[in-house]
Amino acid sequence: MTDFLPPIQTTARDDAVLKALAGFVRQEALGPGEKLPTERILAERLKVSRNTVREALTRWEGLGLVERRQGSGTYLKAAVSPDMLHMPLTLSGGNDFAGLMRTLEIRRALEAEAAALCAIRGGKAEIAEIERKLDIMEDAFRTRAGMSSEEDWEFHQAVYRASGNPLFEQIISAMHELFHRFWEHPLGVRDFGHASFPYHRTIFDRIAAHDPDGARAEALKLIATVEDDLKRGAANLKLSDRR
Amino acid sequence: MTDFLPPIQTTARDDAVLKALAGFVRQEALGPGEKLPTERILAERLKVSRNTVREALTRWEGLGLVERRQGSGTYLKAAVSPDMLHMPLTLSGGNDFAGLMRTLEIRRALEAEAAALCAIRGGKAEIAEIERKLDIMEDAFRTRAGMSSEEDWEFHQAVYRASGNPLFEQIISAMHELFHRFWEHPLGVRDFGHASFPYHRTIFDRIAAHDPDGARAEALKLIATVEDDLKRGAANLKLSDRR
DNA sequence: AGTGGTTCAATGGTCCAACCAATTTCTGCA
DNA sequence: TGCAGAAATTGGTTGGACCATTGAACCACT
Repeated sequence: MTDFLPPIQTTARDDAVLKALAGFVRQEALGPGEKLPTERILAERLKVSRNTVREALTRWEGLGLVERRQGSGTYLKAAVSPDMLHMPLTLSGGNDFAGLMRTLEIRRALEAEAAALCAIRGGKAEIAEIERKLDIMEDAFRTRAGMSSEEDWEFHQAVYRASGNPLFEQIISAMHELFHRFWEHPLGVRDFGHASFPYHRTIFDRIAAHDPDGARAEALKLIATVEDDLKRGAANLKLSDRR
Repeated sequence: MTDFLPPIQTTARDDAVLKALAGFVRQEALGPGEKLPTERILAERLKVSRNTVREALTRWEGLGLVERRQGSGTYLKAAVSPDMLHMPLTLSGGNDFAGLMRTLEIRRALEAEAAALCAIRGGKAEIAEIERKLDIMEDAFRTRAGMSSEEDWEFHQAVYRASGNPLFEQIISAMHELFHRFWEHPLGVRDFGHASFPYHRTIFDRIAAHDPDGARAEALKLIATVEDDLKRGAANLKLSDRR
């Protein structure tokens, strides 16, 4: 039975508002950080109520596309285009060990693939940029005795960018934020990330040699060390805090 | 219905509303498909305006946690718990060929990892479920001469579920939607997906044998055939439609 | 019993007109 | 000129109203 009858669509005010707004952003070539019209103006221009405008903007805010600052205005936080795919991921119980391990499984898959693609497609400029970040990171690691998480992250981002596929950076960035929320609840492992340090250079070497399989293997080793650190942290946590 | 729902305190109203609602859902042990209190009741119990309740629910709706049906009510679409983490991803630009190829690169990484994890962790029940979906799909393929995309998709979903990590299903589902948007613009390849057919059973065989590396390898072969189909479709498209 | 139409209450969707709170901008005094 | 305070701007919240859709109850007719 293939009687295909899609549901009819009668009203979709706020969706229409978002569509119009996306068109406006495109028209005015607005980029991240720029301010978009006030709610009152939008309501008047689009001939809808300010409430409707608010519902639409609330959706964009929930998607992280926009930031509202009371008394100031509403600002773009990311590039928006009329053809966007929204992918709201929900991780239940994300504050626990199992949740972190699940994100790490995703990251393992993506990190390895990104490194391999990078080895295949990385041009001279991209590889030079990665090496620059690597040098910065190694320097920070030495001078600050291991606390180089920010520089570490920048190195990885450079790899994702050089993969030629922006989706890698987008997805892994979201997971990175997740990790940071966890760090606020610091788990007793003081030297977290130490073990992963040497693999950054080995990954870079394989990328620079345009060796996809080697890059993938080194990336997997790096993730494995992070998993070990996480397991150690979980063991510590079990003995102390329970919130 | 016990009158749980204590009044709200101050500042960050809608966030507080969501927190209270999440607590309420847990208290009442509500699951997907169940109806939650009407906006007017929530507004009264939480001592906030109905508009504030609406903004909060709009956020949940945008995250796919809840579905609102005018004239009927608001219903849960997924399990919610007070400690949830959300990672809204917006992937820009996916309507063109290059965009599709980018999503396929992500899918290649995830599909392979999911198959491998499934081979490691899949229990008897999960594997039996996968086999059931596989039989249905093969049957549909034979009787309908290749048009088995729906059953095909259900097979893959069963694999993601058996991986023990719900993130695989969430991420790849979003990409699957993207593909469907593209199929609406059908590209001239009539036998799209034919080439991938045999690999479904080989993937299953490796999973059932608890052979992670074999499962990963077969999954990669499957994705490779899809990439080929897509390239052929792009070549066709270049000669005809340009939208 | 069942079919179709009508009524009616419940519910989400939209609108309006205020007011509050945070921020920015302007103004006038020292 | 410098800066503190007033005024305007802007998002956040409120309360009340009405519209559109839904679903259940009811009713008439076959």
